[in-house]
Amino acid sequence: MADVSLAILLDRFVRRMHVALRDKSPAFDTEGVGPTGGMILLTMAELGCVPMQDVTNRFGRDKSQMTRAIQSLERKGLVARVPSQADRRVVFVRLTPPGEAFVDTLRAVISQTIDEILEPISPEERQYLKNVLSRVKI
Amino acid sequence: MADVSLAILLDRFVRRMHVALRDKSPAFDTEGVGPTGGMILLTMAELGCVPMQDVTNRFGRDKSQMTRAIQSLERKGLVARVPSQADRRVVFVRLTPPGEAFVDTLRAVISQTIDEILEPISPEERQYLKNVLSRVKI
DNA sequence: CCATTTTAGTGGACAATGTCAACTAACTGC
DNA sequence: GCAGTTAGTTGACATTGTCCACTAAAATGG
Repeated sequence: MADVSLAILLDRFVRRMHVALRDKSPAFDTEGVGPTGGMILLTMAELGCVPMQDVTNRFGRDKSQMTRAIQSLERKGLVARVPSQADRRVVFVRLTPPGEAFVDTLRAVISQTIDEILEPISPEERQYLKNVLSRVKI
Repeated sequence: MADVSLAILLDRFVRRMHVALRDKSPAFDTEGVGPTGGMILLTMAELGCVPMQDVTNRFGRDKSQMTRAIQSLERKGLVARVPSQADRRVVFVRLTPPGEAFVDTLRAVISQTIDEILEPISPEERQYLKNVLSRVKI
């Protein structure tokens, strides 16, 4: 039987990230995308130009939430919506150049924050951590 | 520089936990404590009878949120508030016997859920995961 | 002592996020 | 065609998070 403390540890880790990034946000979140917007932008950078549903699935949130988040990011000029020719129900979404630039700074800030939090963890262990988590069921 | 994908992986993991537990909640959350209430109860079980602030710090949320969450759990009879004699600003909180019982079932459900999600991860790796995360900065 | 500052907890107001259900338009299979 | 399904949108609402002001009590420091 798995140990429940893992859930608490993960919650605390994510929470620490959240707080640390919020504290730093005035310095980098010039567009006011917030935590959710930031995670969506990162996810989109991973996926490239894909149907909205792919982003929704990867992100693991409700599709209605995604609709509104994308609309907000579109108003900020960070993402673009491209209707699919093949299936006119589908809307592809992709980062705009400003969106790409924003993701770059976001990556830098998050990397630094992770470094701070993982300071007691050796590089080998970090790699191990990443490998293990990436094998978790989708 | 740390890899940003770790943040995404952790977010997905926690999200998966959240969704899985929500799906199962009708079967076990007889008191309607919700995800936050559940995490607080688990945290309290870890800490024992401690000042509210200790729970707040460990949980990493705003103290006002904790006040209201504890009040809700108290109304459900799962926790008790004990004013400190030594410092009358301080309120100790602890699980009641029903609270302990609830935590037991909660632990069982979460353990099983973690097992499901971590199915591709070997027991040794899980232990390793726990060890690494427990060394992360407070 | 006594005034000042700090701390623990509470409460109000509001913002952000999450959830659910209904709806439109468009595709799929028969 | 027609029934069923799917992608996305929208509305309404619940939960959670944030900020600030406030009370009471404790610590601080002349």
